[in-house]
Amino acid sequence: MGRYPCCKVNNDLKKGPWTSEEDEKLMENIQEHGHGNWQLVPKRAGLNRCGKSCRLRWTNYLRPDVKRGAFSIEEEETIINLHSVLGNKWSRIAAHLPGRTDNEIKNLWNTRLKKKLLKSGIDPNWDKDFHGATAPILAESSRIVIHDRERWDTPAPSMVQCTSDERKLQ
DNA sequence: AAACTTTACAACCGCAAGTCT
DNA sequence: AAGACTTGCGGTTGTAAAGTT
Repeated sequence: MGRYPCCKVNNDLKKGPWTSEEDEKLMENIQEHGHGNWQLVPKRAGLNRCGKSCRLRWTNYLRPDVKRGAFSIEEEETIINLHSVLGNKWSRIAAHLPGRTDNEIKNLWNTRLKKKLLKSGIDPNWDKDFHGATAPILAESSRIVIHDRERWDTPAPSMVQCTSDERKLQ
């Protein structure tokens, strides 16, 4: 399988934060032509960026349906539950949260939710050790019914991580 | 007020899988 | 069938902003 070469091959391509002019060019171009082939997007838009960088900027920031701003408690609870079922499948978790991107959710998890769970006495890395066994515990604690039970096939071992009070999320 | 630390988030990198020729 | 190319994903990093000493 081939690797995605653009950034490596052409070292002249710009990296780092996007300027408002670049955003504008990318927005205008995609709204006019659609993205189609991402390799062509920067050329067409007159941007000195690789296609990968353009795609990321569009999907995580510029897309009109991206919801900006803080996550609600409900959204956080949904993420915690979905993560207990799906693990680090950020794109699949994002699919359940309209307007939220996988990158945003991943960031939220790594910076805040993980610590929140640890504080509550729950190991956020449960899936590495227990193959999904904590899913019902987490689901119970945040009061959200999860219909996607694909990871729950494994029978739960007898495992009590903490009391129900400790389990309550902040 | 300055220096240092922590937090939050945008963006990059490498890999794997899908598609095309 | 095989290799080249493209896309999407997840891990990680860089850094600005906020908080603390």
